[in-house]
Amino acid sequence: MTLQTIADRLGVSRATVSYAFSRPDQLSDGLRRRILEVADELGYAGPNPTARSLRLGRAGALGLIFTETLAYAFADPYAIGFFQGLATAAEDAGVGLLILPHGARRRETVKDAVVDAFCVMSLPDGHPTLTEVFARRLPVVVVDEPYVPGHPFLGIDEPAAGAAAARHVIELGHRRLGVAMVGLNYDGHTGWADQARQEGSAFEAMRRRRSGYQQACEQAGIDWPGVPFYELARNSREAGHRAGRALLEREPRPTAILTNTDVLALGVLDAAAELGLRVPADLSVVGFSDSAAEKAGLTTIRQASQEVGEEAGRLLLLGDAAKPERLVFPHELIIRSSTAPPPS
Amino acid sequence: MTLQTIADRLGVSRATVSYAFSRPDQLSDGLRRRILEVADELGYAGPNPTARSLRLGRAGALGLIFTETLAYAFADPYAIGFFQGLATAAEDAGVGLLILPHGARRRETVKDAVVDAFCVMSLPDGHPTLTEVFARRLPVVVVDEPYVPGHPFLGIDEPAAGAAAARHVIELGHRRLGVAMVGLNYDGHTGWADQARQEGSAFEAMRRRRSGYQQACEQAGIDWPGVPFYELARNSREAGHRAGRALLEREPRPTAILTNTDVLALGVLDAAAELGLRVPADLSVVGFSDSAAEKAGLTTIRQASQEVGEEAGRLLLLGDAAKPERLVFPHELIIRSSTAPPPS
DNA sequence: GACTCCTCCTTAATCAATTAAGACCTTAAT
DNA sequence: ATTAAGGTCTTAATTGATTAAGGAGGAGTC
Repeated sequence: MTLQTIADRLGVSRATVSYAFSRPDQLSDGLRRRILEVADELGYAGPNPTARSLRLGRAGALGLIFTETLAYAFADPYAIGFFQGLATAAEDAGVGLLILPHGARRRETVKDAVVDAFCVMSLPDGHPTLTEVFARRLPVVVVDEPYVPGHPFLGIDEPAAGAAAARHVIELGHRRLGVAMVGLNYDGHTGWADQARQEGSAFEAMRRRRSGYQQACEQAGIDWPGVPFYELARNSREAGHRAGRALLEREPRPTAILTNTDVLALGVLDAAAELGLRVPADLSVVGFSDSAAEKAGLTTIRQASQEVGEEAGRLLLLGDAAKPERLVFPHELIIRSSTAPPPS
Repeated sequence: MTLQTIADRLGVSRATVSYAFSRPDQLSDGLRRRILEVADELGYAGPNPTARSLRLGRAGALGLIFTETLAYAFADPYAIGFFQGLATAAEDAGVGLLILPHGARRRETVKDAVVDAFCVMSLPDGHPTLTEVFARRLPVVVVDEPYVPGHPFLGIDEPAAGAAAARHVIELGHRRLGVAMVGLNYDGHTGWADQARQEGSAFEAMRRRRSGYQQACEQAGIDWPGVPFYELARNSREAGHRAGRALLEREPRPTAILTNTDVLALGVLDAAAELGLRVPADLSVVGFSDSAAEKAGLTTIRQASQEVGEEAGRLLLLGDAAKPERLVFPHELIIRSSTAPPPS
């Protein structure tokens, strides 16, 4: 059932039928009505979108590539915020959002994606999917990581944001810090991470965020290698709880814990409560992203996930127009009630 | 830059180049290597996916149509669970998931979506988007609402689930119930809903869920029109809080409140705490979906959102094979610590 | 009457691939 | 030497649309 079917039925040309659907001004009203009538009668579904896409040279969709499986992506409030922003931009432009799986199994999805542009979020350095995305020679923006010179990048100043979090507790007087981070590596490791693991992370944003912690500590004369560092494989409250237990059972007990995500920080709060520690009197906790921090009164670094998403969408929908290469979004230390000077 | 460009460069036919990419066995190794080399050299991005789609007659994507704007959809844990399930199914099949906006502005997105099938979730009765979806004559499954005879439908037995929730508190001895529901209408109304508004809802699933409440009440001899019924326009904890305040400030005060979603129930708990009411000693609260209930110890009706998503994906990827018309998923009353016999 | 100008429709090129069928050239078998 | 079989590549039809350019006919103007 194509345009031709209807054209044949009415004894007109295929072009005429096409005009009936897409350019009413090119046709007499009577004929147009008759064409639409016959189309309806025959159950014609309208011009084939794939064929239109081919002819018009536009797909009407943005491709989105997330870290890991989608299931994990949607467990993270920060990712959801970003996604909402991107969806808003797509909605405004009337284009769809094609969510692409990119597991190990199916490599063809990137190659076969009918999209006008790609948005890539949080891929490890040198991930093969990134190569495939660039091979498509479509507009691409990368969010958070990895930064690829020559391609638009959106994200915050990670070292500065990390340093701001660390400096905050240091300035409150803390000297015994602990760190819990997720998303450094993807070997599923949960436990203490030595310097090599920390610096060898394939995830640029997290690596840089961590380097901000380190820098602030070193500037304050705190021995960084002596700061206990717990690594998590999953971003969940339970994971945070586990890290919290591990860190808080050490001797001497840290008086401040820095975390990588708000969700993790909530888990640390759970662990503190379990051990009978009062926050912030006995322990200070800092989250990250301000995605799930407000209700719990968590001190955190706010980053505007929705705006990043919207801006990413806007840039992609610009087509081939010149794009800024690095768009650094602001971050902000939000001080709530989970941080205070250390116990004396 | 097409297959032809490369063919011309090498003096071979376009077909040969196509085979080099998609059917290596049809070509000598040497020529194939040369072709891929030249393609690489020229920066050819690989066979155009749109053209492939057209020729092969498959889009490699599933279209997903949600209620309202995406921003709201992703604020609802139940919707996210469903989405994860659908994404898993798509991932397994190596197809993408095309999220379609369907605001008032852009009607073309459904018509223009390059997809093999549609999944529609929670649309009000007679929504124009539904007509457009069916006009595409592609496989469609509808989730939750509205049930359209002749098309596959996935969801729970809403009246039974609603009745189970109501019967639970009734059997505990409660006689003074209150109800808070979201998603009945889309006129933005927040406030008391009379019988006409309740029954006139355009959202079939919610209408039927409510009818389950009513039926259980009537069976127990409780005067349904006398049950205070508060309607919300948005599914948020704040909305639930507002409904909770309204319901709990009535005289006589209800001893049990039934809600439409877990998120709403959490808000009711907030309101109860504010008023100094102990749950479950002074007040029983029942949620719905078991999407955000566990942490708060909420009694709720569990429905398997992820499985529904996976099953929806599986059905859609079946192609034109025969599909069951109505797939009713189980629901289960999960009793936690938010319900107990009423105060004596 | 000749000219121009519209309106309405058709012709045909184009978008970028896939693939069955056929042509041509080597080998191998009889 | 002839035939069959295989391997390798080409031909050409096909997928389903869009749209610039052109032609036919009627209306309006001088």
